[in-house]
Amino acid sequence: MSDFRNSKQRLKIIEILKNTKSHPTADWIYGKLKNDFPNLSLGTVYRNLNILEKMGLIERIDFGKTFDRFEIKIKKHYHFVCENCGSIIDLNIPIEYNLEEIARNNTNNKIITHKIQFYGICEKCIEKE
Amino acid sequence: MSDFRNSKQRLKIIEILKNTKSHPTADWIYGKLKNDFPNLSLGTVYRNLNILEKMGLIERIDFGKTFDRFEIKIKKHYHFVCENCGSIIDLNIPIEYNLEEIARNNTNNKIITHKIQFYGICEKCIEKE
DNA sequence: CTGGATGCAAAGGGTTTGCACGTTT
DNA sequence: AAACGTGCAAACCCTTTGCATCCAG
Repeated sequence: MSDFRNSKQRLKIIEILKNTKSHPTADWIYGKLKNDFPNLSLGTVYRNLNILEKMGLIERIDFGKTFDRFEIKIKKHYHFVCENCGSIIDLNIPIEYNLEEIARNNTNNKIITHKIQFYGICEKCIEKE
Repeated sequence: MSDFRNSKQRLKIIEILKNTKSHPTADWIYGKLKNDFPNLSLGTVYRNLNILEKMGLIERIDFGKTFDRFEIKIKKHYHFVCENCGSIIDLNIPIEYNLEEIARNNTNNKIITHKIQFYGICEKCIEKE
């Protein structure tokens, strides 16, 4: 197993992810980083996102959309996905660990964790109508 | 809005999806169809899968994997995903509509539906260890 | 006959990767 | 010095699409 060094690019990616709620794509992060690293390549962003995921610092969100999105791993939470504009919003409701119990009683597969997504129309899109 | 005609290929795709629990990829379906339609093209499979989704007959499952998977839409249910082999298994536990109520009380976004995935190691992979 | 469906192949588009060079330790 | 990280560009790979032809209604 290789260990990781610090790189300015990587640290900046972490900083960006810590300071946004927007669950950005690799390309969006790339755009932000361009200011600090004019020669930055998209490949580096992707490589670092994969590394950060392996390090357990960030989480990949990849349901239902064309590109992956990323977020800093802080506290477990569920997501709301707007079916109109595609934006992803963190929800602040309690984690239902009892669901895992229910599932365990129903299957012989070993259940480790779970995710929930809620779908609908976000506040902003409702206003626009 | 356009309406759809019947095509032998499309009917066969439905039949295949009705008779498998495996949440197949487009390519897997393509392989199955090849027997009946030697000249079949992958593009046709993709086109039909998109049409069937629009018709509301099938559902696209696209969390966390490189290719999309599909299943016949029957009864709403949750999925279990094996983090080792990637297989997807239907779970037979009750749908927790009260979760949507809880979420509604927490956000101004309009919540229409929700999905849950459980992650872990499937029975088969446990046996292999 | 009309417009959707197909096959074929090329194009898309997000992500990964090989290579030579630059940096961290 | 050794090994990881970066930039660049090409390669990947799943999916979509244009076009001429076919076929269902």
